[in-house]
Amino acid sequence: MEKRIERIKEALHEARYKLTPQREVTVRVLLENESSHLSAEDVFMKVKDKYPEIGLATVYRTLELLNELNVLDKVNFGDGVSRYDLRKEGAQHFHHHLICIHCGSVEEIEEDLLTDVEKIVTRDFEFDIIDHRLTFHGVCKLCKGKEGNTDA
Amino acid sequence: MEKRIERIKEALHEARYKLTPQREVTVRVLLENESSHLSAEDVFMKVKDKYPEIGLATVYRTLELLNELNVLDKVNFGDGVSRYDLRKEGAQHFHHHLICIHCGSVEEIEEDLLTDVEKIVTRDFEFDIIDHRLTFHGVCKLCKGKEGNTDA
DNA sequence: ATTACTGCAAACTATTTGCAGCCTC
DNA sequence: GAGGCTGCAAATAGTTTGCAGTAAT
Repeated sequence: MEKRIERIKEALHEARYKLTPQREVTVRVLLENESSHLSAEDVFMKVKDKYPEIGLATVYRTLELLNELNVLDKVNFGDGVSRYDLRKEGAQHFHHHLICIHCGSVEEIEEDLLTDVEKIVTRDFEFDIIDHRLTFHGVCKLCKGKEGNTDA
Repeated sequence: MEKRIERIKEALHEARYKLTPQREVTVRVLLENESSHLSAEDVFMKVKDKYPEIGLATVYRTLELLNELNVLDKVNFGDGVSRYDLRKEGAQHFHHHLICIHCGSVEEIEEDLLTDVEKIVTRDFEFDIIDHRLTFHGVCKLCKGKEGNTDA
């Protein structure tokens, strides 16, 4: 945990930014809720518990900053809200998501499944891939069990 | 063109909705601008040329309706705007997109590249896939040529 | 007449921005 | 004391909703 904060601090310094108390608290909340896909409002409320004076705008500004530094990714699952997802250490690619249309759960897939697909895209479309976003919509393991029936 | 309007009309009727003049004009605009990834505002302006009395809310309502009927998909490319993309006839899956970070162009890929990936996800995560969204971010063919240099 | 549908305006939500004050060097 | 950073409040942007009127059966 502390090690990751240090790394993020370095990333900020490299870009001439400071790790202010507000930013540190925000980063801690993100680390403590990794893979929760928090919205800005979610982050704001959790940050407020630890640092009540903070303003929502500061949280937005911090999230935007961390996004620019590639510390986190801004994701959009279709509801009108942006969610923020820390990049794993050393991850070059955005991880994938499985979204359950019944319970709304979001599962993460760390493995890079797209190596072959990217080769095809690079070759056939002459497109240099920098990053990707892959989301599957469907029914998760738990909901499949609960529902029993295969389909409506 | 007329054939596709007929099909959409049928889809509406099956769900007990009518193809009103406003809805028809909206659908025509979508058909004429297929693969343009129009926003609601874009659609609204183009519809207004043909049907000046229409209101923005009607366009939104029509787009939402067509989305529910799976006639079109609502896409989000990261800017705060929803864009609307007609499904190709008989397409079971959402098509993929290549977004150029230089010129902002969006290229579509119709081929389903994910068959193998989906098999893995279904097996390893016990997740029943209904649909997917795949977007690549990178540099398109044209911009690669223009820039000349391989990287910054 | 009933019911779906429309246009307008107001409401709402998420996010951004302007600005005065604050902190740190 | 200069500049980055913050908190607040106001502004903006995209989208949704309430409602009275319209259209079609």
